[in-house]
Amino acid sequence: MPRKPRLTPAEWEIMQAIWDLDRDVSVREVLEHLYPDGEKAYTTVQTVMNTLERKLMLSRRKTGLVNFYQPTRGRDELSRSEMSSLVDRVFGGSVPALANSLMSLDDVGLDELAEIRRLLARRERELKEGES
Amino acid sequence: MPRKPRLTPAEWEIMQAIWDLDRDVSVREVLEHLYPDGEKAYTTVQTVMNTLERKLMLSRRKTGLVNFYQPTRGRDELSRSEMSSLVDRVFGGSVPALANSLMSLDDVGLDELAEIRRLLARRERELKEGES
DNA sequence: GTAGTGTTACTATAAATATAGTAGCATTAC
DNA sequence: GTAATGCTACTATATTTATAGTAACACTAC
Repeated sequence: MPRKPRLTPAEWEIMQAIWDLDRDVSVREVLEHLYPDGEKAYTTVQTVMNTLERKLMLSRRKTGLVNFYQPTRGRDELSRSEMSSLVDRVFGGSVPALANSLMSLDDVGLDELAEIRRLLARRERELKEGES
Repeated sequence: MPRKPRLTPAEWEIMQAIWDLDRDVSVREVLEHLYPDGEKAYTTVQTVMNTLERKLMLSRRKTGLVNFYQPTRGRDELSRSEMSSLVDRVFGGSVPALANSLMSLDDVGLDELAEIRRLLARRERELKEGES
């Protein structure tokens, strides 16, 4: 049973920081990367990171006095699972319906569409390869 | 200040049912449509629907004894706002990044990609029209 | 060797979520 | 006209989220 816990917005923010930093990090490092002007308290970040450990999104290793955390899953994996859940919850499981809604967002212009077209072509090639 | 409250999964489920039914509905109607085998209690549905009213997602009108609810926003509008929030939270605001992740979901095959290609072309035409 | 500084572990609290129970009225069915 | 039924309004409770405080301990600088 590999549980699939949902991450909250606060938790996502921390995970993003940790992936960005791309190394084992302490609470302090995440705090300074993310809230350099003290927007959140040290212990707030600490609590969230420990929650993430409980949810098995981070693992922890103590070196000297200090805990260093490292992600147990990649950004891609979690992003995809977040999206799956959106597809189900909001679009009745239809990926094209989501894509359509995505492309009709106000701030999506021709440039973004061109980029999507490129990615689409690439993905199509990939699938056709694999199928042969 | 048009607030933008997030909907919880339970709330989405109810909203979906109400859009599906596509008419003013009572608590009972939603309950029977969604949980014909009593998976949830009547009062649970009632509570969620009243929360949705508080969040201004539904409006209510009493006819005789019974409350009838009607959505104040369309499915498309809410879907888009849910997606915007995903783009920001998970993909750092990049729509193509989300699209890419979407298209690499395991259950997205060539058929879905073809459908997305169609929608993409349509959207491109729309934008080019408007721009001239 | 004591005063600060940084870190952890633990605790706290307000708000939101998910789920449901209860009391009290109308209406209906005799 | 009373018994059952159905609805609403209100209340309840356990869990999670978001945010942070406190106590205790090690290390560092004199």
